[in-house]
Amino acid sequence: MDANDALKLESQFCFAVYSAAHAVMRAYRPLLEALGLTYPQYLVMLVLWEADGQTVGGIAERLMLESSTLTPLLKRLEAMGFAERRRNPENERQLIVSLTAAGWALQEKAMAIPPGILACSGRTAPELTNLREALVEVRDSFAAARAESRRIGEVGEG
Amino acid sequence: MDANDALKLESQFCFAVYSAAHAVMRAYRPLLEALGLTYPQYLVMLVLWEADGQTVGGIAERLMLESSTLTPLLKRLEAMGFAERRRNPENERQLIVSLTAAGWALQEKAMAIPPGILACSGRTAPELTNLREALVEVRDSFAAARAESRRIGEVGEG
DNA sequence: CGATAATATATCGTGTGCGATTTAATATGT
DNA sequence: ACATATTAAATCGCACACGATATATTATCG
Repeated sequence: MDANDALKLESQFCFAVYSAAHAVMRAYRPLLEALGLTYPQYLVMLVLWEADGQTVGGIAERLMLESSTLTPLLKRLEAMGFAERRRNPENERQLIVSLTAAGWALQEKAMAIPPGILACSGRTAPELTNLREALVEVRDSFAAARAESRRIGEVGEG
Repeated sequence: MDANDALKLESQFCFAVYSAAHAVMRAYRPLLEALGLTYPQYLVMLVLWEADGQTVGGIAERLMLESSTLTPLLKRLEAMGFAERRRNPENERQLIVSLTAAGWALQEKAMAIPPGILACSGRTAPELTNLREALVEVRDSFAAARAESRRIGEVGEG
């Protein structure tokens, strides 16, 4: 990579990730319309279908999102009747998010989504698996670099 | 991939892309603070540094974004003094976006960003190039599938 | 030439996302 | 026990991001 080309859009790994994320979310939109969910809402449902009754912090860690993102999103899921939010009696700081019957019923419909997405990708499942594993490694490097720089105190409250 | 596992978060390619995009943007934030730009604003600057004086539509196509996203963003770049917006005299429907002297001056500072990002990635440049190329191919498959389904008229104004 | 279609951008409403801060509850240290 | 620190969510302000629609301009067709 020539230093002169480093600022070229097409040479940038990060733009590839950024634009791929948008392309993927646009592919989900028509499929998720049948469930009445947005993509981030669908991700929360995936997390809850795997393990119901998690705290906001647990969901946030799993999805790598902040409470400031999840709080309004979870309120919408509750308003739609797919989830319930109640304080943990053991620890009143925590909020336990649980699926309703309607939330569980949605899982059936969601079964149709992964095959639809696979079709849009134009790739085989093993190809996507390989790419996913490589991507997760780089993602975790970025996350670790950020955590380290925050630990050192380059940013933050000090 | 077992059908039972298709709805598992960790098995999903799309969540890897989604979460990687967030991790990447979080890595840019401290670096871009020195320039006073957000990541999407930085992308627009990259496009204009490569070719100044593009239309909104041209920038949108390059970044795969909608005019409804770019219009307010470009107004902010103009308000910050990095870009100018003027109608094309040849075609008054079009808006030409041009860099100011301050916008060009920013390119110098931006030179420090790609090396900083490379360091956060924990990968070599060739490794990122390989991953980028694979990712762009999948992204374009998703985009093509969407364009095709819209052409057929599965969605849209019909 | 004039009605109609197509094009380019802007506007509006909704839903993420995040950093910074606030509020409330629990843990810790003396 | 009680002041202090830590933790967990929520709130606030700002900036994307998109679909749907509106507006203005240009192109097209009869």
